[in-house]
Amino acid sequence: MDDFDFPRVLNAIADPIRLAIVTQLAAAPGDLSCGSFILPVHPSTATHHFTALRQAGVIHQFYAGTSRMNVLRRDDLNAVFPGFLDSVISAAAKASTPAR
Amino acid sequence: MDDFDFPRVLNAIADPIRLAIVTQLAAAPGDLSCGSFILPVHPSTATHHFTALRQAGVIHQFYAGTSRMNVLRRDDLNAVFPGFLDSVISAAAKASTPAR
DNA sequence: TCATTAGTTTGATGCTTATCAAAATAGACT
DNA sequence: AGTCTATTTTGATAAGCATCAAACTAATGA
Repeated sequence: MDDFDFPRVLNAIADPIRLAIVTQLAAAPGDLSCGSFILPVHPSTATHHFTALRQAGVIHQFYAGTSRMNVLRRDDLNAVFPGFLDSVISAAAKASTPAR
Repeated sequence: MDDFDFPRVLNAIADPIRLAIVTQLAAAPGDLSCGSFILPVHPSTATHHFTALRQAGVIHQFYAGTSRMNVLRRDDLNAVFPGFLDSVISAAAKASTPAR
């Protein structure tokens, strides 16, 4: 079902906006709605990035009323690519490129 | 001097050809000349990919006679992004996308 | 029911980038 | 000098992708 394609995962998080989504999601205590992210792009562009992350398997999305919630798939990613997500999160925290 | 830009590093290794370069370099006992890589692209395209990796700081290149040698910058990357390169190499070994 | 809030879809646009072919460079060897 | 090997440079082409605006959908709440 979810056979992760590693280059695709890399490509997903390589975009500064999408990396910002991942880091904000990683730093948040719980799930986040699309609108609660701090992103310097138009909402329709944000939708595009959320879709890219979801299709790569990095996040999971579900509706809660009118809001669309986003979940980081930590466990799944850790199972398939051990240590990868953690190193990305800490690396992104260090070299903080403020998403363009 | 080398202040690594993490999204740029991600972008560099996100390309299947360039990921293949990194994995072949990681698997090799020593350095490799450009021509000794197994890549499904034209040499001039390969040059383009080597340049991208070098500019991102992933590899170092130097001339040895008529050959251009390539070195994976393991230590530098590990110092700045601990655990990242290792997780990438093992992830790439698992989800072997055969470089298109 | 109407308005509001949240997000998506659909074009359209412009930029980046991967690719190849052909010509150019440059060292090594004869 | 001349040839071979190895790689780069230069165009040129085509595809992908990030972006925004405007219109659409859908749930909430007055």
